[in-house]
Amino acid sequence: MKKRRAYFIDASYIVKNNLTYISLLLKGKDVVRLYYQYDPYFLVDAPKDRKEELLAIKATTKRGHVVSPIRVEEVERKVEMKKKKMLKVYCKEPSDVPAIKHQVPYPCYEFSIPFARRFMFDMQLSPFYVITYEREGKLIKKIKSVEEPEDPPKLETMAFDIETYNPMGIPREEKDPITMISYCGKKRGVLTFKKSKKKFVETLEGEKEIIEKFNQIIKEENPDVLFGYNSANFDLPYLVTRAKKLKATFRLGRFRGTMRTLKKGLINGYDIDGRVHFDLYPMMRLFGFIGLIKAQKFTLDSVAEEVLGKKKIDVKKDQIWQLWDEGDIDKLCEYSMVDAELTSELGENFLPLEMEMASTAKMPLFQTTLSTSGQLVENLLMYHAAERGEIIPLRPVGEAIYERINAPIQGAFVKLPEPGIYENLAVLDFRGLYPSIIVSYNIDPETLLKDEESKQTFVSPTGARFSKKEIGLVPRVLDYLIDMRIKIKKQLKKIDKSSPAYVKMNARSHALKILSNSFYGYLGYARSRWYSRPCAESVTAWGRKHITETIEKAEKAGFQVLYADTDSVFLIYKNKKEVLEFMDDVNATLPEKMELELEGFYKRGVFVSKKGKEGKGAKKKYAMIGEDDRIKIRGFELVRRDWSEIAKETQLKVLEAILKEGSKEKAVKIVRDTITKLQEGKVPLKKLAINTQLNKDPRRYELASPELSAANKMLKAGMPVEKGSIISFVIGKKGKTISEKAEPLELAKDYDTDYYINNQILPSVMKILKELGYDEHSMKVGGKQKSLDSFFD
DNA sequence: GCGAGCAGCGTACCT
DNA sequence: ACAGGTACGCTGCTCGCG
Repeated sequence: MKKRRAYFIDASYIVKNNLTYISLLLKGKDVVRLYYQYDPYFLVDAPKDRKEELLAIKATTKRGHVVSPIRVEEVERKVEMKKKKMLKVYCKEPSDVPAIKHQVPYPCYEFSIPFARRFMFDMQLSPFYVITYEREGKLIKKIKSVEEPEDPPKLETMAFDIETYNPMGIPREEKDPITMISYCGKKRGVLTFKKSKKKFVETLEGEKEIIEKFNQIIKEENPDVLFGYNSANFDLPYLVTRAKKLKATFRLGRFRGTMRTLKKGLINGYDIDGRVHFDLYPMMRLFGFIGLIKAQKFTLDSVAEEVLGKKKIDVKKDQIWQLWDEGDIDKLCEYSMVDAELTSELGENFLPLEMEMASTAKMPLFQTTLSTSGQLVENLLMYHAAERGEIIPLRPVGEAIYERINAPIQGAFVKLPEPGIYENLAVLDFRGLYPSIIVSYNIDPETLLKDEESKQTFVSPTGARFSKKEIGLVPRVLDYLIDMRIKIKKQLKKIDKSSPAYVKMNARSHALKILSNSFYGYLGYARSRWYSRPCAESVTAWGRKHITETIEKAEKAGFQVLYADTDSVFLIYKNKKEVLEFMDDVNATLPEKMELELEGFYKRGVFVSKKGKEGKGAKKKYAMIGEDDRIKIRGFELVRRDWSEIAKETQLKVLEAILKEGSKEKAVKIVRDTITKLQEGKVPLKKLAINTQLNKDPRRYELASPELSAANKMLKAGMPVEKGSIISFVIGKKGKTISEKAEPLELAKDYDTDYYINNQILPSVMKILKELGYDEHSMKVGGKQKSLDSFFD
């Protein structure tokens, strides 16, 4: 039989003729789907003389079938670092596993691992690895080897987007047709059924024809990856419904044509057989959540602007159907084309990172695009637990989760800064503090000593003891990730920044960083399989110990320590050499894997008072200017999306005037000019919009708030608002309370000048100007109405 | 009845 | 639906005053 080689892309399973097959998506010269017979199983903690009893179990599955195990074997696994014999119970189908497990009167393990993932763990198979196999027809007879390739496969991509006719605001699947489909891959174009002069437009007979043509283009171009933006929730279901109604052929899948929705945690996915459907939207939300990207909103427009620096063509939602009716088809086509192009560019931008995330976390690409960082860490730990022959811990259920949530773990130390303007600052920080602590002190639920005596231990500041004898799973995996990243960063320095190799390696380094930084959170995550309160507490306790000791040492060495947060210290220095010497001194006392690094020297920095607490510094809020004149700003209103652009812009200009030029006169003039503009009504509403996310269903709030009031006005006007929506609102003239005055940006007609002066501009700039000697008192002259005139008198 | 003061809710940030 | 620490706007209540 001929040996063949191909890249592994994804795995799922099917049941046929009473047997379970792993279905592998492989990319060699062609892309193929092949099958490999593999039986599902779970583990039972029972002695081997229970085999017959287990084999005799009869269980009823969800679909009403009566099923039994097909065989039981004795296997060895490690529990708490000790070997243990267990029984491995094989079943005919993955869906038999939960049913049979339910009838087993002994402790069970590994019964809720997705079966395709189970197979990958057992084979130590990772996405984009090269798999060598022998096949007969579509059946893999034998898997010869599984190896990491030099380079990942080149994946062909295509992005798409649809436009719909929407005279009622939100398009109605049953009534409103798809007017355009745009695509952008090797070829790009727009399919529609009205005439356009644009060269990239193809005009067809009608809606049915454009859907079928799109289907045909996918077949011909045959992309591996299909990018969309919110395509799992909107474009694909819409296309499917319209196709059904029009009896159009629409089967984007590669082999069986199938497409299906799936839910992974809270995220909706849309699976396309044989391809990787990559919806950028949920990924952008996740990246926003972990702070990887910053965007005012998570619309394609806003994210494209933030990430690519490019904007969509300016067409409002309610203009789309008008352009279509009025016949400005060229503009609409252009708009649609740009949507697909931006989606494509965004996709190409994030695909290397996502591929590296997938291969680092050992999770298929499609699943990775729908995973939280916690799920990635969990997957990686399960993969390595399987490698080490360790039992995968159970997932917590029911009350246990809430007990964990209700007992939070003490976190980091933050030093109270003295407000003021400072010169010559040095910032030092611990590189990957928590990961390096976990590795240095071998922090793992299994190395944590319960009662037994041992001299070879690390004792945490909480009193918890961790064995030095064997390296635990968590520190072992983490150490591997950190080491790998160090090696890659060394190589990166040698490569040309514009080369494809650089992009790939940089993505890998980034993926390793994201994953390493998620381990501590995962240890303290209530739904984690590896949750350990003593471990998580020890990590933060060691963190606090190291940072407070560093502060004390710095003070002893004669530095003024201005501020510290978690893993960083801000020193005021007289000469740089002393800073570097101090750093070396600290490093000499640290464990090998820990390191204090120089983050940078800063010429000048501003720390402000906490609101209403004169003299008490605000934590997590500062601005500094580096020696390269780059300004670093943290925590100020100007980095928050729930402040208006006009206030943020003014605050930035004030900070620049102070940090760059040291000119308070200029700062004051900036504020004066802005206020004049506001009073003259010259500021466009867009600059006055405040963005706030609704983290609950709009009906579930008990208290009134401006964003909720604006959201309700949107609902009334037929605009979509749901849990997670980011509301843009302007404070208008109509109404008494601020909530009543809040109008959705789309509907706003005017603005409340006093609100923007007193509640947006003045508070955001005053806290900075105060550090320059302008005090609250001089502002309040003239009673409660703070006016700038009195302030500048 | 009214304004000041404050707790609590809610959001978004920092590391 | 990875963690905790923190700032702060707004609402809606209580309380003192008259």
